[in-house]
Amino acid sequence: MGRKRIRDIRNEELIEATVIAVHRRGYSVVTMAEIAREAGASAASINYYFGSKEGLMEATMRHLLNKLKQAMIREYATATTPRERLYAVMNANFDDTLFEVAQCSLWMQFWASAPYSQRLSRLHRINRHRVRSHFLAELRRLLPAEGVETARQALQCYMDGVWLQAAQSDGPLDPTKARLAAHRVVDLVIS
Amino acid sequence: MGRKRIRDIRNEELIEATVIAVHRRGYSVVTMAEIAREAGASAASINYYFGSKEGLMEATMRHLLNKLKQAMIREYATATTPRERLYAVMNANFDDTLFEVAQCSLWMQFWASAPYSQRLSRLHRINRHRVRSHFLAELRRLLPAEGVETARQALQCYMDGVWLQAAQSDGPLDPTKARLAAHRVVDLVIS
DNA sequence: AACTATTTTTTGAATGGCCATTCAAGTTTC
DNA sequence: GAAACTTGAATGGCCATTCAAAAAATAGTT
Repeated sequence: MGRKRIRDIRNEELIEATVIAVHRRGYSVVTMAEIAREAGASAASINYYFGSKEGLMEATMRHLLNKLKQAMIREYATATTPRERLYAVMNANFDDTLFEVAQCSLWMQFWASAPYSQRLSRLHRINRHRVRSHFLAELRRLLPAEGVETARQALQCYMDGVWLQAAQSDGPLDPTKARLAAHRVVDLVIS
Repeated sequence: MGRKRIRDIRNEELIEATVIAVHRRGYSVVTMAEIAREAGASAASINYYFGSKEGLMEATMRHLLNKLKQAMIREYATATTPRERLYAVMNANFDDTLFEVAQCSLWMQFWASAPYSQRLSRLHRINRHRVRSHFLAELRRLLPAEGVETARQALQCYMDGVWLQAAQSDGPLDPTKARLAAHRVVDLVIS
């Protein structure tokens, strides 16, 4: 128990450090030593906890995906109509806990390297599929069958595109504004 | 004259090889030796022509941006109305010469690493700005002032998002279909 | 055409540095 | 005292880049 707790604390610290270090230096060039320094630990201890650099990256990805899942649950709890549930998907993706430069940056780096890592691409596929299902379920209730796929693609691509741009931003992001803009896009698409 | 020609031929061969090799192995792990083998040359000769790995990557990026520029010119030549010019932007981005998996993949890798390289981020900024201007110019003629920015963001993010998804695809892409879908999104946004 | 000089191109091998991972030996926690 | 945790230093491999020397193309000369 006490033992478990220490492990969890370290895990979280190291993952936080990974987000920061990868954002600062780039996924492809960041070193274990840099991440370790950011966390106030040693490179060796990261391997003790995560087995390898790839293991750390996978854990970090899981951490972000989990945040997204939590946000989804929160948002869906109060959404009742199809339109509200579309808003909910957007709200979750642009949640205050997720929509910040360092995390968007990391997300994009993962995207870029997912095709070259079994472990990452699996996570990536699962997540994409879940978002897709959510969109489809609501859109089917709002649009004629032949318009559903176009609308879904428009929304999902928009979402991805916003993350992509956010990752390039040099100032801090405004999640509230992002959510509002996303609502307007939803309205546009289902009007 | 003759001298120039050889250099250009090599440049093109090496850039083609770079696209293929980076797509196959990933930007962060591909080695000079792999690119060289793909081109039937040696790693040393790449340095002879491009100075460094980063130089090669920049040249490859320039090559893609140039393709995009050519496509834009081609498409704009026949577009007369604002709506047609919006179509033209989309057509250029999803042109047959550009919209294929290996190139989308490369594009995304550049996106991800642009923030960490002066030379790449400069190219990236210029390109993004150009696309932005094109969209704005046409949208201002079609929409009330307060709707322009939302529409522009929706279109530009959509475009980025499609590229992003295309890069993950395992089958070949269908540029014609992509252009049609993009037209529908344009229609949706300016309706 | 033939031959040479000059420039351009190509490459194998060496260089030097970097970095993930391992490990043995400590330190802390229970 | 045992198990969990931590780390400095060593290991081993990899890779971009350089360099010197060869090969190929080109120009110049007769």
